[in-house]
Amino acid sequence: MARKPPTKPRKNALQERSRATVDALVEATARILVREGFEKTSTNRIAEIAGVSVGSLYQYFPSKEALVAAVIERHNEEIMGIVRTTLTEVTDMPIEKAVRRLVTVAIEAHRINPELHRVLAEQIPRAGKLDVEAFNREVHSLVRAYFESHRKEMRKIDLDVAAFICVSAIEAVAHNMVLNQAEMLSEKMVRTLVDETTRMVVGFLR
Amino acid sequence: MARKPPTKPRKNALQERSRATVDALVEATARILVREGFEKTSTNRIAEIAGVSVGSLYQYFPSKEALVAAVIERHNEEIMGIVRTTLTEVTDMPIEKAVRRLVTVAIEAHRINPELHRVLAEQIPRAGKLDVEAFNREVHSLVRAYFESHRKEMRKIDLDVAAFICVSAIEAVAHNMVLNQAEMLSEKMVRTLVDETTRMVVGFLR
DNA sequence: AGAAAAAGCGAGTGAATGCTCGCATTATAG
DNA sequence: CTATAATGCGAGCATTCACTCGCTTTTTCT
Repeated sequence: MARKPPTKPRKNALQERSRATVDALVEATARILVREGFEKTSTNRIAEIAGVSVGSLYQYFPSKEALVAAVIERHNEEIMGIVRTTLTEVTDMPIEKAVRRLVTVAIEAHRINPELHRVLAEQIPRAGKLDVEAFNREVHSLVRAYFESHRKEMRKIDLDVAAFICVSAIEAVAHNMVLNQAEMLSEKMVRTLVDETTRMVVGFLR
Repeated sequence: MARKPPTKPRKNALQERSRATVDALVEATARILVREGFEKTSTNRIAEIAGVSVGSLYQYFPSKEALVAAVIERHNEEIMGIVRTTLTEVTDMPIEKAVRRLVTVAIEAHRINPELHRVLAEQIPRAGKLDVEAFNREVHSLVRAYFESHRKEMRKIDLDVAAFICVSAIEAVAHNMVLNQAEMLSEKMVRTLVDETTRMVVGFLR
């Protein structure tokens, strides 16, 4: 039984114990990012918090960036899941209902882990650039697809332009709302903003 | 003539030559930020590019952050100048005209130095947080003031909410447009986006 | 001209940190 | 039970980098 040579220097390979290690590392990274910020997030500290040694860390993640990227991907995936689901549920709803739902969901998504979201948005240098672009592209195309099948309810307008403007606007409102909690936060305020944003977008599309 | 003791260890004091040094340092910082990114921007490198020694650098800037903050402030000031001017010019225009002008200006402002803007938006960790907040607050209050004096043209709506949503939306469209140049860039496209964004915002306010 | 202050210099220091490497421990297979 | 692979360890290496300090050069003032 020709055993493969002991070639297994890096990365993958999960046999139960290691899976837990990987999880602990990603979780620890997220926690430190939130609690201490990107600058103070060192690999040694991540390993320490994860209850794992630096050596083990580097067995699964080739670099510090890889860890941060994993955190970003996890967070993006969480949000994309919600967005995908919502856009499916909404397929047969009229524009008004659908937009209201989307605005609500956008805010909910931003509220999943506001602290992490803030750190990822404000403090992370380059990493995950590709992820973010892919993310945007997918949202854009999902929204565009919805528009396509609801053209009758809409005025004549280029669907890409419409999707671009709507996604930008909704995302920005949700984003700024969550990040400027200081002055905004009551339930009533949230409802008002959902109403008004919906009104703006719907008015724009009709 | 009791000369002050040689106390002048740090910071200010400009006598022509030093002003040039300070300028060169800020300029070099901006250039390196754009060309190499935040990670690779070191004080030694900044001094080198500015044609100045590290020692001199620290005579005027107490830290690396101070330099980056200076770059941010310079850039923000440039944009705020435009925004302030525009909002003054626009005071007596009807909503439609005024919004169109503001959208146009928002895009122009983002186009002043797109690369720098991108780096500041995407790669800078904490710095200038205060600046950015002050910036937002000022824009918000200027727009709100405009709304106040044009209430008659508008439907009944909380002016803070209106300002928040409009500013977020316009800024987001301009920002995303400039940063996703890849697929967007023709003059015609820009005009379309200005038209549509204007339409959305005006429709929302009436 | 001379003195003093301002500006400038840049090798060097100390601390932080990403990552490696040789070895120890645990799981799996025959 | 024993050999082999998989996983885990953590002291320490190498590097980077913000920042200091003692000194020189330039400018200003009288």
